[in-house]
Amino acid sequence: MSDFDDDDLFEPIEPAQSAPKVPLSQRAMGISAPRPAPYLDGLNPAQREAVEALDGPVLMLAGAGTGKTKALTTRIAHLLNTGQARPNEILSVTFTNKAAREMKNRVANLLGQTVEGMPWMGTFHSICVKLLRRHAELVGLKSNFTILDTDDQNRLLKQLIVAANIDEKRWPARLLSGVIDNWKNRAWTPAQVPTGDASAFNGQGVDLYHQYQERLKTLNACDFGDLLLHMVTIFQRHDDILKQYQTWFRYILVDEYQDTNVAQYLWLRLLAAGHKNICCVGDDDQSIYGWRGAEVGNILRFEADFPGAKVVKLEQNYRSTAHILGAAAGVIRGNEGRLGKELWTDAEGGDKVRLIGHWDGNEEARWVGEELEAMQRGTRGNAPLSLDDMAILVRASHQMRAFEDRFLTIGLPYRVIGGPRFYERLEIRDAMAYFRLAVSQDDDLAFERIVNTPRRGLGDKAVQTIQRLARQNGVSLVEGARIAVEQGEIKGKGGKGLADLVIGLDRWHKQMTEEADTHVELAEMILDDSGYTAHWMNDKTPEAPGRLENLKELVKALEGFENLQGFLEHVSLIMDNESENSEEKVTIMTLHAAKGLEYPAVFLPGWEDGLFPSQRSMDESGLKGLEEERRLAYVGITRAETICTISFAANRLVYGQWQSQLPSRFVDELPEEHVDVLTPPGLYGGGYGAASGMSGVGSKIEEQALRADAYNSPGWKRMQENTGGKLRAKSSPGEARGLVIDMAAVSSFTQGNRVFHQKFGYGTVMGIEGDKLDIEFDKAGAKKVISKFIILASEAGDVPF
DNA sequence: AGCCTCCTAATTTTT
DNA sequence: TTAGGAGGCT
Repeated sequence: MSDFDDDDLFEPIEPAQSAPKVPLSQRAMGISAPRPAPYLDGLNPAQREAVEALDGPVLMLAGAGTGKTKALTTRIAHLLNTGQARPNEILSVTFTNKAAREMKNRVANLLGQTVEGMPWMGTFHSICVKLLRRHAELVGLKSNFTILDTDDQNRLLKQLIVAANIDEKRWPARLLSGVIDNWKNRAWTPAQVPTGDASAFNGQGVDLYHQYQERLKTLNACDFGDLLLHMVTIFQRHDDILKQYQTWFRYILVDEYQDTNVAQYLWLRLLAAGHKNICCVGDDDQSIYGWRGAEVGNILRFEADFPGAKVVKLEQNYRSTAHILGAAAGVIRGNEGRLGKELWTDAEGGDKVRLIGHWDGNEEARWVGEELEAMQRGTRGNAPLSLDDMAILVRASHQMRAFEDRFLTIGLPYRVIGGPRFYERLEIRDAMAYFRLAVSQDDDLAFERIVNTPRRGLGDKAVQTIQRLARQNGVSLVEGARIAVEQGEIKGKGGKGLADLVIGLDRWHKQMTEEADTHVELAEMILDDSGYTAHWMNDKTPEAPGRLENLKELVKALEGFENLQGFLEHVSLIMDNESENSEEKVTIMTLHAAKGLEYPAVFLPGWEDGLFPSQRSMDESGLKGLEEERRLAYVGITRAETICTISFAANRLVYGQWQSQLPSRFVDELPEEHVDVLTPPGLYGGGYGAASGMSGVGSKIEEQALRADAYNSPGWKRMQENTGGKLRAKSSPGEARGLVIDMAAVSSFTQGNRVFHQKFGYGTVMGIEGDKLDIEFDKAGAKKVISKFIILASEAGDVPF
């Protein structure tokens, strides 16, 4: 059993030092101690209204960049400072850990002290875990249940699908997990799935859902959706428990309310039903997660749910220029059923949103690269910007590639946000499975995962034997394995390997309970003794060193926790991996990932119908889908502080086919008075033609400026450095750009050459295609790089083979 | 167990 | 086009 004796979380804790000591009688009369509230001074009237309306339902409609977090955190500070609530009586929910962390920090700043005593500030999921551990038995779980990640979930579902004799090719597990997730998002238990939905997944969806939930119970596990669903179920069935929490959570605050799904909505509504002290903050115009169950309806319906609710609109924007706001407003105006907000700003001046069409996606990437460098130098009419201040926001991650390729070519540092999370990586999951088994030998999923990782000669047959023995004896797989070893059921190499594994598992478990070593040492030992570390050290693929690195990081992360259990409990919910790198970099990410962020300069490429708005979204969800796409456009534009650049291409490579594209309908929704149409520099004789419907007249001055800039750009300089200055003499500013490319052909390489690249380090030339080289880099793996950015390793001091 | 070939699908993603 | 998974073959 793990440590969840947090009953103290509900004990009245000593109010913060600065909190008032007002006798209850006076409090009941509405008298509170007059106390300074300097934090209120920095608020605008709307924010202040939202902050001071402490009691009763409040809907804070906070547009992008209107100081939402400030209002929310100040409200919490105010609740504490006025003595309306103790820190542990405030339930404040966010979606991400990042948001929760930021909120904690900011409240602490406002109050001038750390907020240790705010145990109920966190994500929906983390709060639900805490609650569910206290009441697990009510839904057939033990309080030390494990939380499955998507991978475990899919493996489990796959077993069920195979067992049900369903063709898993036509009906893959991932599809089923999507269906079940959707049901859980709607707070439907298997019994509650309406008949209309029951036909899902070849007519066997509900049945499999049933089986899945049963299986989870046996495994003493639940998935992410269950955390919410179980709590809603418990609240609905056990009035006494609900009452208890309704009393304890005297004030409820919700961030990003437009992103809540039905389960979260019900959860909140149940908890708020008594006192109705609920403050929801959100922006219907930024609802972009409908596809994963978010219901914009929740925010649109707030006033109906909570009659007499106070609605406060935060519309003064502190982030963007008037033109950017105007452009965003023009686009979002196309949506119906909005609560209606219009952002405004005090700020004067500012550039219009820049719009440009390109010949194709590569040209677009090339142009963006040059713009980034120009802005870095400050030759776009602005003070020089750091690369950290610039971001490229794309609709779909495959768009990133063109930019990455281009930036690698010109040596422009970039970072990609998104991609696989740290704890989703193969090696991290494997390591975690070992840790899970050390904690509990009942964890069958963990056992299945690592039984033959590293290879122990245990194939499908061996695993089936173990499973059979476990089932026959009604025990866990680890026990089944033990029996298999004792009875000598598995012969040869596999038998030996399994015996070692079982012995190891026992030893680790014993050592963990005896706490002879620290948990960090134990973890290291587990990874070494199991042969897992060796497994990657022997692996010669280019990824192996990185994986070992990650394992080290994992062990390091352990240091921050009391013990292995504590770590495992948290890691399933937390652990965003932001390995901070000090180097200046442009950020590339999806529009979804950009929500909540802001950058002085933002690029929004790929505004083409079908890509953005996404065809699929429109096909699947029709007008609803299109409106969500439009909100995405709105989110994108409002990320920009001073420079917002929208672009599209006339041709794009889609699944290896060149397709001609039409500009996004959102382009035409941009109000003309807020847009500056740029003409692409004619360097490639490109330029966007009649198809765009745009006037195509551009400024000659701009064009010339671009040309001249190209030779002062950091990329150009870097390139010269990379080529050891060889090209410097021949290429001077003002010469035709084509020459640069010709120059590249001058450098010659042969297969097998040891070479050096500024970003990728040392490598070996594997092949040559025109001016591009196939290089197997020692650290970075295989890449295609234009030869002019490569120098022979001997010149750089590396010892050739 | 490991390698090879064929097939299919291809947005967005937190917890 | 390409990546990843499944199934088959050695």
